[in-house]
Amino acid sequence: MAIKNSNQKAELASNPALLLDNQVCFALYSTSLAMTKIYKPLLAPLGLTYPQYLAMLVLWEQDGIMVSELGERLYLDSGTLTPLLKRLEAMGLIARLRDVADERRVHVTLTTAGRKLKAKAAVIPACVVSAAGCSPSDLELLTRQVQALRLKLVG
Amino acid sequence: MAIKNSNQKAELASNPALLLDNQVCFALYSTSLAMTKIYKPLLAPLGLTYPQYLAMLVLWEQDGIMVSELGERLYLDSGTLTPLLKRLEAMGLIARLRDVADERRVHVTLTTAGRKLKAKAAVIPACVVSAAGCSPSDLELLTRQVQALRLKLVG
DNA sequence: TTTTTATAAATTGCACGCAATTTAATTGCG
DNA sequence: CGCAATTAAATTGCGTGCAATTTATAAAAA
Repeated sequence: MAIKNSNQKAELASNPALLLDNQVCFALYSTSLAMTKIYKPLLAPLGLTYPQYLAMLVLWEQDGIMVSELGERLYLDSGTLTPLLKRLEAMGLIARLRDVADERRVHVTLTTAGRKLKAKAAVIPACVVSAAGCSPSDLELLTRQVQALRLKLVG
Repeated sequence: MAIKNSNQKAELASNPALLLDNQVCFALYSTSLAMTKIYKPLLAPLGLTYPQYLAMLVLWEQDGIMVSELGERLYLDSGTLTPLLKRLEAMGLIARLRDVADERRVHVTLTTAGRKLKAKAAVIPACVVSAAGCSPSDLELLTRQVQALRLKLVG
């Protein structure tokens, strides 16, 4: 057992890059999942999942955009968005309307209920900052750094 | 249209915290997904998905651990891990063995093929660092910062 | 104009994540 | 010992993500 342990440690030292805790990607992955868990009780009163909330955030910024534009903002494709938007539609928060000039396109528009939901969502960001337990400026700096990494990855 | 735009902008200015690009969580979420896409072609030769690769990373560090320990390392529960481990077992990379002293527990052990796969994985971290397009020290700093955030969220 | 090509969204199929429940085994308490 | 309480995995069900394909429409080329 002592021998086995020392062998394992020697092996690790030979390639620290393969250690779980040295990987940016796992840090991002596990922290993103942890964040989603923070959001769950905050979003429950609104009846939204986290990806649904993201779609609503975009629509609160830009109502009436097409599915493809929404996908560009969220880095998601129609395979993910179509069923998600159908659920938001079933909840009465959005409408999906074919473009009259080009029937391949679908415009996503907020309903009155969808627009009203923004007020209930307004408190959420502050709750998240509080849960993160660090200063807003530190958080913003981290946000920009992570966005910069994303930019390098997606081009 | 001009009026509608200016209304929208006034509304945004009133609550910048709800803007998608001001949210740490979306930065983490979208960057984590982008990272997974970088891994996909790198992991394809090994026949692994990204979460399966994470499980293998842990096992290459600590062979023979229980499902619950693996879950603690990866922040995942048995609902996620059980089917994932069954797939790794079906691929012949691991074995799942009930503890003789406590039959509720399941030990996850690498097969010879599972142990050999580590050599093929050894090149992956360098490829990812290269794709991230920034210095290893910057990347490590970011990793530590994101880990610190995770600690505040789960810890 | 007809055919081909391109595009937008939807569909299909698979692998996660995770809440909630179930199953099976162990521990603790009287 | 007997039985409730606890624990570890597994199971079930739902909502993503995403590759690959399909459908429907529009644009371009012959």
